Amino acid sequence: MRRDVFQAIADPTRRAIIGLIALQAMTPNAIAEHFDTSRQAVSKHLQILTECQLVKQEQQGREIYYQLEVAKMKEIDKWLEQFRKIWEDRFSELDNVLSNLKTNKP
Amino acid sequence: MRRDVFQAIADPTRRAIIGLIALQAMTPNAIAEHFDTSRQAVSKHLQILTECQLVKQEQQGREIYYQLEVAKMKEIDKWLEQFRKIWEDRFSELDNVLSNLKTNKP
DNA sequence: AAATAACGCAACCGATTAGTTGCACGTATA
DNA sequence: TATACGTGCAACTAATCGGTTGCGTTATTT
Repeated sequence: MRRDVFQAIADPTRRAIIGLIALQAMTPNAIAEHFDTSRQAVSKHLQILTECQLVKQEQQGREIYYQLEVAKMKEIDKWLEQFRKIWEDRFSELDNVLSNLKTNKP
Repeated sequence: MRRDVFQAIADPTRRAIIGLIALQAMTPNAIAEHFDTSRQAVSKHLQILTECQLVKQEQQGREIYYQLEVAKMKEIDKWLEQFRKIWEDRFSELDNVLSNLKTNKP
């Protein structure tokens, strides 16, 4: 199965997990407590997130801590880049229109 | 069906369509020519993109031009915001480490 | 007016998804 | 050493996805 970052963040539960572990690493059990779903389901989500390297594991005894690989999130940011230019252009156009209206005032 | 922006951009074909119509509006037929898939399939993608307001239509005779609603893309950007803070912090931390190494050089 | 073009919509289909339950395996604890 | 805990993995299931084909509608062309 080919996984990419965009498919990974498509699921709302997965986005919630990402938000949870963004600041501090957590175990699957701890994560599952935040949702009304089984630990196994969370485990599956973590597996998918791992497959596209959005998450890294760190074993600590019998517990496994999962942490967000923040750098990987930049991939989404990178894709957005092209559109950011466009929407900034749109707004600067608007700015121009507005300032023209201003300066052309009698 | 509840659609959200994240599910919309999960599909690679859909991302390609978004990229195509970002700069200029296009008809379903014109879009379909860029992919090896049927017009109807493209039409379905456009429907999904419309459902979550990532795209707007403009009828012109018997043709319908689809254009990207760039502003809606900001929703993704907005979600990324929280993580952008984190990854910038990570990098400024790294910067600190590096500059400390520098200044502590004999 | 008849033929053609551009399109949306519905029905169908195989593949994938997110979830469940049940188990096996290593690690801590008594 | 026996028991409980934390976890991953496999099998199963209902729902959804992305695609196709066929058809109806509206607008242009001849």
